Parts: sequence; C-alpha cells; structure tokens
Amino acid sequence: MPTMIDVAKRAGVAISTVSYAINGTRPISEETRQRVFAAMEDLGYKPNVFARGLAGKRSRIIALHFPIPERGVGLTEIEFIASAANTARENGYEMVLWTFEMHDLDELRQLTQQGLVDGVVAMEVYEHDQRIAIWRDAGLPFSLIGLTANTDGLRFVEADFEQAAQDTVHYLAQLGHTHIGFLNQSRAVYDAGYGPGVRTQRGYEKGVQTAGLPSTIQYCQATVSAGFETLDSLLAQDPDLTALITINDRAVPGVMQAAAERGWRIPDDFSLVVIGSSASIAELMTPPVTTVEPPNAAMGRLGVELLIQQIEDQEQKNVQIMLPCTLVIRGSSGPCRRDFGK
Amino acid sequence: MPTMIDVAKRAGVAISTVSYAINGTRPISEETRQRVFAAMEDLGYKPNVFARGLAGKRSRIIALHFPIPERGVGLTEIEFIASAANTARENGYEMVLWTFEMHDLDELRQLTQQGLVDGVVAMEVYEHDQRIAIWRDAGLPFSLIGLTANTDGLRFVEADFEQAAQDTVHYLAQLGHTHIGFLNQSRAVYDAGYGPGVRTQRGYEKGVQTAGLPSTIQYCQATVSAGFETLDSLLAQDPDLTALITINDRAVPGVMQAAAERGWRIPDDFSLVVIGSSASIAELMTPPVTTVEPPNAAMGRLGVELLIQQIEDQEQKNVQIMLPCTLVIRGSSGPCRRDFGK
DNA sequence: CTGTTAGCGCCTTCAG
DNA sequence: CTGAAGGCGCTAACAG
Repeated sequence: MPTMIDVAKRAGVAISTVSYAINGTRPISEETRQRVFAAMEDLGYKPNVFARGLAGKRSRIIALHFPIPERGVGLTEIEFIASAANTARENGYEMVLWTFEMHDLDELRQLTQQGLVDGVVAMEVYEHDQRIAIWRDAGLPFSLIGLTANTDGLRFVEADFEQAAQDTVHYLAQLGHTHIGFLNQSRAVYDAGYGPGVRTQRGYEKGVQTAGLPSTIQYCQATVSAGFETLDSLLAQDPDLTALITINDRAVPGVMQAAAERGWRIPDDFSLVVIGSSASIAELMTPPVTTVEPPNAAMGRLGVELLIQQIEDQEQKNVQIMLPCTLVIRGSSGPCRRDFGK
Repeated sequence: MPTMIDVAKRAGVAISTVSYAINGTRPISEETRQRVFAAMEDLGYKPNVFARGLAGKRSRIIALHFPIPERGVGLTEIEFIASAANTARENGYEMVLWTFEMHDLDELRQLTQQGLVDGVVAMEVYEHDQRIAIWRDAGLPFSLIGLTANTDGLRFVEADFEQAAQDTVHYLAQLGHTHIGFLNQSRAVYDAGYGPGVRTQRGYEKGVQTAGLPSTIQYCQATVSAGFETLDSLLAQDPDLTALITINDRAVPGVMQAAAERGWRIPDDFSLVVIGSSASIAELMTPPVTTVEPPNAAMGRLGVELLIQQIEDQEQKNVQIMLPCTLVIRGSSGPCRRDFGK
C-alpha cells in the first residue's frame, strides 16, 4: 500500500503538497496538482483512514442511529437505510450503523465522544428527543429524520405526515365518507411523543374539523389481534364509521378480519387507508391496501446530504425539509356505499 | 478526552502497561491490572480508534456486505442486520454497512484493500461467489451468511433450507397431499445460483422423490401479478395440485387470488407454505400463512461471532453452521379436502 | 512482570 | 506557492 511519501517522490514534490492537493486546503498550481494526481493514479494510492483520522479532525465516517422500534420494522426502514448508505458512499464517507436503544444515553454519549464519526443521522425522532442535547453539547454535527417539538436551529428532513393525513381525510370525504376514524399506534408510543404518530393524528384532527366531520380516534398495538379488537372500540365510539385511516400497518389485517366478521366487504362497506406504509407491504394484503407512502429513498439521501454539508461547512439553504407523501389508491378504499339500517 | 498517558500517570505505571492491560497481549499482574482499569474508569477513558488503527493491525471495525437484492428486501433481512450490529457492538466492534452491488467488484476490492475493516460478513451468498476470491487474495477474514457450491475452508452460517424443504414436503404429505408443487424465485435468480433458491428446490425434489410423489416446479418473479399468473402454469403441469411450497413470499398474494378465482378456499382446497419468510409478513396475508422461518437473529449473531473469532485468531470449533428452520403453522395449510371431479 | 521508545500515515503550523 | 518538521494516540518491538 503506497503512502503519501511515495506519491510525493513520484510527483517530485513535497509531502505536504500532496496533502494540500488532496484536501484542497490551500491553492496549488494547476501543473503540480496534475502531477500529484497522476502519481496517485499510477500508484493506486488511497489515503489511510486512520492516519487521516488521527492527524486531522475528520474521519469521513458517519453514523446512522436507528434504534429498532418496538412496533417492529417495516420495509420502509430498509429502503431508507439503503439509500442513506449509498449516499454516504457516493460522497466518500463510510456509514456505521448504530442500533442500540434510544434510552441508552450512556452508550450514545460514549460513542459520540469517541470521535469515530464526523456526524450522525438520527432516525426514530421523538418530539422531545434526548439525543439532541448530547450531540449539541459535544459539538457533533447531526441531522434528523423526523422533527421535534421545537425545531429551532435543527436540520431535518421528514415526510409531511400532517399534511398527508389531512389530504387523506379529504380524499375519503370526497368519496362520500362522513364518518372517518383514525387508528394510531399504541398509546405508549403516542405518549412518548413519537413524531409520525403525533403529527398524523394532528393532521387527521385538523382534517375532520375542517370538513365538519366527527373525530374518532383509537390507539392500538402493532399486532393483528390488537387490530381485530380495536375495530369494536372504534365502532363503539362511532357506529356509523365507514372509513378508517391508520399509521399502524401491522394492525390492518386484524381490522380487515373484524370487518369481514361483521359481514362487511372492503371497500364497498368499509374503506381503509394506511399512511406511512409502502407498496411491498400493502400488496400482501387482501385486498391490496390504499396507502400514503413517504418518499423513503429521498429522505435517506437528503438526511445524509444535510449532515455531510454541515460537516463540510458548506452553505446550507434548505436545512428543514418537509417532503410530500404520495397517495397510492389500491383496493381498500372506495365510495361510501353502506346502507344504514335499511 | 483522556489519553493513555493520562491513564498511565493516574495508575502510576508505564503507558505500555496500560496498552497491554487493555489488549491482554501480555500477562499483567492482577494488581496493576486492577489499578489500570480503575484509572480508566475514573477518567472515562476510551481508546482512540484511529490511533489504534494506525499503530496496530486492528481497526476493530467490521463490514457487513449486504448487496440489496433485486427481489426486494424482507423483514428477515432487518432482523438479521440488527442482530449483527448488536453482536458487533457487544464485542467492541463497530460495524459499517456496505450496500453496493454484488457485481461492483472494483468497489469491493478498493474497500477491501483500504484496510478500514478487520473483516467482513457477506450476505446474499451465491453458489459461485466472486467476493470470496477477492477476500482470500487480500488475506481479509470473512464469514458467509449462506453457502457456496464448494465450502472447503469456508466459515459460514446458514439456515438449512434443503432440510426445511424436505420437512415441508413431509408435513404436507402427512396431511394427505399427494400433489405438491414448488414455486421458486425467478429463473434468473435461480440460474445465478442464489443459494436459498437452489437448495430449497433441491430439498423439495428430494422430498417428493422420497415420498414417491410427482415434482412440479415453476419459477416466478417476486410480484403479486407474477404469482397470479404462475398458478395457471403450475396447474398446467399438474392439474391435481393441492398444495404449494414456495420461497417467494411476494408472489403469494397473487397465488391466493388466483386460487380464489377458481373458487378454491385456503386451506380447504389448497394449501400453501412459505419457506424463509417471517411472522410479520405471514400475518399480513389472509389467511395468515404457514411459514418455515429461518432463525435470523441467531444467524446474524453467529455470522459476526464467526468473523470476530477468526480475526482474533481464536480456536474455532464449529465454523460451518447449519441452523434448522421452524415450521409455524398458521391458516394456509391443512388436510387435503378437495374432491376431484366428483 | 514492567518500562522505554520508535514509528504507523497524515495534517498543519511554520519558515522559505 | 512549496518544503521541513512536530505531533495526533497507540502498538509492539526491545530492554531490563
């Protein structure tokens, strides 16, 4: 493995010149720059990560903190991770994956101070996220996938679940539904301030309010059986419910079963829209479920780019990015057809 | 950030003693060892990754190469990745995620030679896997999740799909099925030598042969619509088919639809077992699908452990590990009840 | 069993 | 614009 010294010799320059040529830290005459790069090419030179990390400030390694959520992991997350990893690589960064728990603040602090990474992208952001203080104190650049209650000075990218929920209410109302319910994640997740849960619900509430419709909300564990049971609770609140919006895709088959047991057919008697899920999940269900899909790949990319720009001190224009979700109509939503009491 | 020098001073020993105490490279008296560790604790000392990597041979960073497969990603993979990441961490290693393509051999070679990682765990192993030669040539330790045609001298852990398939044939035969089909991934994936595809099919063939049953095999893209169409092809081959084994979970809803259109009910008229999928997918379908589930978390853990043992030159007893899959009976499989032509 | 010391490869002042 | 030299924190000889 050739070193900088070899490159310097071959190019007939000083070793520091090579360094500057590589990092662009200082102007170099075009001619010598060429020579240096040619030498690097010839020798197949690759800067040594460790030496660089030791001597300089930068490691060119970033972390993706993905505390595996209790609600389980969806394909959404994989798309996201893959896109983040690719983006890092394209920018010449390595990406390490941290999966330890959210509450493991000590672990996080340690890793943060270790200096291994130049920055971190945080997934699974909560309204009051403890990680932020740690990174701020340590002066470590970070970007968020999701947003907190107070977003001052933060850099984030997030799917606009609030808007998505409002749009979904609107979509269902247009189909003639006047009693639209909302099925959230579990109460515990909501109370902990899980962003998508909080904001989707807020959007739903705004949506039904604007449309002058009643609001019916239930929380539910991310399991089929919980979904099965929760339809009863929803109908106890509003017996005339003909449509349901949810961000809890795991519970959906249960809801469908429960609907089937009442003799309802989907979508003729009951419509269902899942926010935040993706095609590969939606198409497994019968009928395939109408979804509002977040732009996962774009989010992964932007999250990493936001971080790298920050690390490299580049100008940042849009540091708070909300991306729209896409409504994909499949077989679980349609016009309101149910007859009441006739 | 305290350094080794600080620790040495505080413990009243030489700096090298600290180093040896940490790495266990050399015997240290219990007493001084205690002192050193106490000092480390007090100061909150953490070894600097870069210095370590520069000076020694080890970086304590490993890579997980996960070339995102064309067939899409399942939850299986996430479980796996999470478990690998955790195991690495528990052993004091960082894990970087490489997601670039299988065919991108240049990229792989570069990263390999860069010396960033002490070793790599390879996912998505094919029968004739090109990566092996690269790592062997570079003298880089690696372990495989999956196996190749020739496993001499390799360290791997894999789910025993061949056995699983045989067992599944047996299970269905016991239920009274005498015409059991097999639905593989796409022909392209099979021809490329994708391990699970090849071995599951082999197991299926052995199974039906042993039981004296006819063999019916089709290849199929990993999409719902492909699944829908392929049931026809299967029935064209064997009109008496009453059960189907598959490793193509994405296609299953299509198969179910096609069965429904024939007026068949599952499992009364047609049984379906998915090998290699996991609960969270199976339960989304209607009815929930009987699966044969690989021990993902265990595989992730073992894959990393195998690698680390190798890196650290520890004794290795079981370096070729086949783990059994678990049959989880859900609603898609049952006794053969269909009447033929009556 | 412990201490001393020369690098590992690169970045970054400094002086030219 | 270029060159020389110190040091980042640690490992691994080499001495004792």
